[in-house]
Amino acid sequence: MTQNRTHTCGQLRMEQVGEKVRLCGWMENVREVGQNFAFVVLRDFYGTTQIVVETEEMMAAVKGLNKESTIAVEGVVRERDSKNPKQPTGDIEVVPEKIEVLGRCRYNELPFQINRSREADEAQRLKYRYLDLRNPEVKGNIILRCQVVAALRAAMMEQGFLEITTPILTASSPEGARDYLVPSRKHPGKFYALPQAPQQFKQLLMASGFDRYFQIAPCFRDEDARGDRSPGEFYQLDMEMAFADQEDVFTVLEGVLPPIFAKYGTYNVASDAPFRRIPYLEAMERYGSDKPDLRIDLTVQDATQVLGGCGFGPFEGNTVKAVVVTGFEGTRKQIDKLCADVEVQSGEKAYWFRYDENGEIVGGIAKFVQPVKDAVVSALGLEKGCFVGLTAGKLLTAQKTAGVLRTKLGNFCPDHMDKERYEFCWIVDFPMYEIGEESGELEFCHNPFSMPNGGLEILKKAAAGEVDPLSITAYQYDLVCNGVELSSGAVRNHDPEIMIEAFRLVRLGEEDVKAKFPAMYNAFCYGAPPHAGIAPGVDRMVMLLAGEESIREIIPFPMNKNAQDLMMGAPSFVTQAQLDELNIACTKTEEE
RNA sequence: GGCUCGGUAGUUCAGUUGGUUAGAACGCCGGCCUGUCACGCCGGAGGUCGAGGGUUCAAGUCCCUUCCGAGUCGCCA
Repeated sequence: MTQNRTHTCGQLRMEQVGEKVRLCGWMENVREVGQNFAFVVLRDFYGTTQIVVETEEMMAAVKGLNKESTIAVEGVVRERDSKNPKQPTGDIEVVPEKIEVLGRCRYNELPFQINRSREADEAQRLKYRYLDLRNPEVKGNIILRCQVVAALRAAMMEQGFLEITTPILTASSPEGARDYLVPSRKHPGKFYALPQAPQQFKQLLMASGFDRYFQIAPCFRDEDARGDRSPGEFYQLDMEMAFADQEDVFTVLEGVLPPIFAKYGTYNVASDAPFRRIPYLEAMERYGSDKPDLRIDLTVQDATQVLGGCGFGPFEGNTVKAVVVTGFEGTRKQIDKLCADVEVQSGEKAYWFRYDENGEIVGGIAKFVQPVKDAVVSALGLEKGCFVGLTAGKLLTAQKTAGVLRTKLGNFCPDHMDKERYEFCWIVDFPMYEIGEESGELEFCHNPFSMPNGGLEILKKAAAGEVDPLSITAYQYDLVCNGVELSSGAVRNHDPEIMIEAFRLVRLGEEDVKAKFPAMYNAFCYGAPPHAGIAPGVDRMVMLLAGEESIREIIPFPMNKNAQDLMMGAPSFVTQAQLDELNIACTKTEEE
């Protein structure tokens, strides 16, 4: 018995008419249109081909079979009487002489219809992911992912980067997210951790003299999921380069990403290099976000001076931010919906008024704005017929809420957002330190590996009280595309002396640095090159390119929001014997 | 962990002020149909209304508790 195919289901054209062929695939549909007369749609990875059943014998072979069974069909290619221009194989059909069942589908009702699986309940889709993936649309995203990963690899190699794999079982790291721990059988009480990122390994590779490293790197973090953040595990295009600074890293990605986005994206327009550079503080002030969607032409203005004291309660003593939209044509109902959406997403209220065609302040909080009308019109540069959205709170709250409002307004007004493109920007000059919300003390803002702008000197001044540590920025940057944070990176701190000084400001000493990052600290003591890198999220890039709202659509076997694999049943209880061998005492067991 | 929305047939959903036997579409089963391609037509089966408790003459509908899912905030490079 052979399953060998002569052709795939997407292959046959008029040129093959008259040839004897053998096709294999899934029986997607059977359209019976008469006595012993039916059309069978045969589907494989490559496409579908119509099989026309015309004899009692062939009809008998088909009728007892459930859809989605796999079969092999041997027959002759024939030109169709009525062609279907919508299908690549629509000019031909195969007249079967033999139909062989390869894998019977035992169920006549599936958890969902294959070609409509995207409409089905997501938990069902995840549980039966192997059926969901039969849907060509669903499969298409996985194919796209392969193509994008291959293109990224090729482009990085082209730029002289070497792909080097780093350990999956490694040591727990004290910084950042929660680790996934793996018990060690040979060392009772000790644990490996899955890497949150290959951060330290790639910096060690720099110290070893590998000039340009990259890796499509699996990363593991035990944190809660989001629509654009898969729980547990994800992939990064991790890269690092020696004797390089911020601009060198920018140049590499500005060369690598736009062609791939333009080629594989839903939209075929991507920003040209160089991408805009926006300092963090400016991004927060103008866009109310450190990941602004630059497809939207609206900006956030400050209205504290002119409206802070207008008598409207929520503005009293607060920062007030405004987003002015010219040519606004929303209805009252749409405005209310918009404000409600802002509140859901930000947890803060948005307010509004309009400066109408007659030059009157109307709607929303107009009553409070009316008395200071002239000042408001001039301060915000209002034109007749515009809408003004407002937010209030402490500076950061007002900014962030205004950022959400800006995005909602942009998405609402086609005039203010050109959706069909990819707009990249770099957010630069992130603060090195911040006051921790819980501790109330100075902490690292992002990670402790970044080089401070000003180096050793600025840190020493801060330690001496001559400079506010909060004013120190780091060579730390984010890559943002269409409002999605794709990546963050930094020029690393490769100098042990500067490292110690940077840690000293957050009340940690030399011994702490050595204890927390022993390998890296020691390696840097043997002569390390200045180096910089970045790690764009592969999943998020593919998500943007596919135009999907959910990260799960571009992952072959995704977990649900609660980090469960519904198909495999992970996580799961294990046997007592396994636990014993690992010296793990578990208080919860399957019985409970 | 907080907040918002949701859970009704295999699937996606509707279900009015609490009121007769809980509906539709798709799917499934049976019949008809020789050019369909989301085939069409006729008929049929299929329901613990997430679970538990309560109010009521009467609950899918109202109240309480709880489980599950999605989004969002916290968290997260």
